[in-house]
Amino acid sequence: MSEKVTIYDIAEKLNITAATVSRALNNNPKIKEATRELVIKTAAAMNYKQNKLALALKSGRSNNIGVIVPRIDSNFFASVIRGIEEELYPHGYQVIICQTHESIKRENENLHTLVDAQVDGIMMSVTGVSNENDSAFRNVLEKNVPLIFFDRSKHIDGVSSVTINDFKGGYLATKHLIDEGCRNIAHFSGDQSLDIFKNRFLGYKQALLDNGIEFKEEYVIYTKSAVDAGKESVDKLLQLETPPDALFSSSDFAALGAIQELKERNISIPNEFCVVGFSNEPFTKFMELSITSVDQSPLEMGKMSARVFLEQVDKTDTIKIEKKVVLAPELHIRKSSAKTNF
Amino acid sequence: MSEKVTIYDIAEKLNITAATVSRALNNNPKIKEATRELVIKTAAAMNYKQNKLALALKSGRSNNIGVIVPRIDSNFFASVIRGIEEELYPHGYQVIICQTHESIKRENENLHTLVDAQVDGIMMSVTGVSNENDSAFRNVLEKNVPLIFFDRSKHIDGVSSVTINDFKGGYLATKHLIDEGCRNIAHFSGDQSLDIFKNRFLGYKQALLDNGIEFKEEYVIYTKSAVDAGKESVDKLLQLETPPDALFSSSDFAALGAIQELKERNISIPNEFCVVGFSNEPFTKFMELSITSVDQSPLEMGKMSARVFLEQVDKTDTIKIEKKVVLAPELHIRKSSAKTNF
DNA sequence: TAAAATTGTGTAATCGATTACACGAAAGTA
DNA sequence: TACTTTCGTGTAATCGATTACACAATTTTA
Repeated sequence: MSEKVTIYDIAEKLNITAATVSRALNNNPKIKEATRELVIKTAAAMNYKQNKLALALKSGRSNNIGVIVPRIDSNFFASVIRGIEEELYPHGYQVIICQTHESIKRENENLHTLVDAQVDGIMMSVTGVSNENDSAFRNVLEKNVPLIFFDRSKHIDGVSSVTINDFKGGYLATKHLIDEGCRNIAHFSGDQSLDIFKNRFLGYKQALLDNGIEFKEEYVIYTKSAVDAGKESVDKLLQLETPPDALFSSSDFAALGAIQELKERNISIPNEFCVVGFSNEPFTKFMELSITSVDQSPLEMGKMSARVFLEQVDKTDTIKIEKKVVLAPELHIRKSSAKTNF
Repeated sequence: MSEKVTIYDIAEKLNITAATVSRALNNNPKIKEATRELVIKTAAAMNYKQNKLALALKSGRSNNIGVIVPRIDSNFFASVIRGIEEELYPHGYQVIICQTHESIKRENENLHTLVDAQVDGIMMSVTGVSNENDSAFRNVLEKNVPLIFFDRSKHIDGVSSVTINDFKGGYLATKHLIDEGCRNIAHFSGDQSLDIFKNRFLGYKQALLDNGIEFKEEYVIYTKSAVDAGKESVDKLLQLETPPDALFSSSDFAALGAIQELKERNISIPNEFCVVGFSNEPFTKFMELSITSVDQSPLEMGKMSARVFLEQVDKTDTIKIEKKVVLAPELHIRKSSAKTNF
């Protein structure tokens, strides 16, 4: 059992004080070169390790940052976290993970827990935007903990965010379907109180407008991001008087469900019906009938969030920089929508 | 800006000492009921929050646990982490994520960093098993930090692990292929210095033996867990004098690569060639030609690891319990290998 | 009624590191 | 020689909470 070695132990051994040891180890220029070398050598010999908790208490900085996501086992969020971790690793920050499971109560708990644990910053993708109970967010801001939203963000003054241009993503996807000759294009949306779904929808609508295609309310269906939900929703669409000939889904999973259902009904994809998803989940590429999807560059999003945090954390508390980074979405055209080029 | 409230502030306001405040807040039975209530009420009114860093320094426990994985953006590891987080959440532990990117140097760094950060435990899936430089592991054990391996483990005395029965997984997969009528069964393996790959291989071999099928060295190929590697490896197999009619791959990704290559060569699956993968990645189920795979119940594995940790952390330091939990693998039979039942 | 036990709080050390301030010794300046 | 700097290190407070020990006040016991 190796007993823990402190600077006091080193001090005692060398007949000097802990203050000198501390200064020597921190390369304080006031320390004599000979003393510094001696201390450093002795510290190494005694296998000294700085107690990070003591340092954290003294400095008020824990060198931990918190990340809050709805769930970690989705490729998108896992990739963002990967990006954050990789960017922050060289700076000595550790990444603490929290999941909300889409529960606002849980989100608030997580925010409080992270603030209480004195993390040096919080990066999150919000679960909901209900403005009723913002006290958890206010608490974060009052404590001056840098907060950065990625992907799903909230409108809060002074808070930075890293998102993609969802409007453009929706526009690109829809324009592509129009270019493929589709004229009755349906849309699976999500909770439109979240910007990401609202903007994808608006991009979809604008693309229709710009190309002289009438927008039809009944072509928009609010769907969960799940395979079964996609099946049910496409079912509804096919019962319409004029069933659509294409679908732009805000979720890859719902798009997959739609495709499965269409196949069961022997509707040929992409000839009779084109499908575009969103997120570029790995499986969209792997399918035999690969699925066209909008990529959100999650790795880059994570790295960018980390960089925004690093910029923010160095500044004095008084200066608040609000940075809104918007990444460009990229349409990956695959078999589910490419009538011609594939 | 809310200044931070400490127990000293509360004490001052009430004209008592910080010690009394601390005791009142901790429900120490020696405190008068009236005092306790007053303190608790005042603490709430002043918006007091316990400083976790001070507590951590005093107690030596950070309430953080570290998780080390090769990478986080694979469904398997992300699911394990999800399980760990969910199980530990009610106990107030936070989960710190580290990635090794399959680098032993990085693995050692992560171990040191976590120990220095005074995590209360470490759960990990090892990256390599080279015994040359075990100092990082010895450091963990010397500091009495509970260590738990999941999935990929190392043989270290006194260290618990949660794995699946990979031998049985390999056996089940191979037996299934035999039952489907395959007689020339190839195997994609990984780095056999890792138990998981060794045992899957041994299960494969035993199944052949038990069913009177000759084991052929040239049917075993060491392949990376990647789509391209799978393509290349199946290419090699097809050049053999007696090409195989089935494949048990230790990796779903390699299995997918193999399937893509076989299709390009117009080899019909499962009629002419059956394929079984390992890990039950989401895409195996989503494919039109769904892929048979061995499930490792990662969520359960994570939860179980967390439970083993919780058992361990309560015990006194002197008693070391070594617990080896082995979960049962489950074969999910799908189109890539089911000649009959599908 | 005196001694003993109990109750409730205060005092002060502790966890380990950092750092403002003080101060003696050495060096530089006039 | 006397005075000012500079250098290097020690002293002690600090970060915020916990807790062994001490002790006065109160209650119980004989």
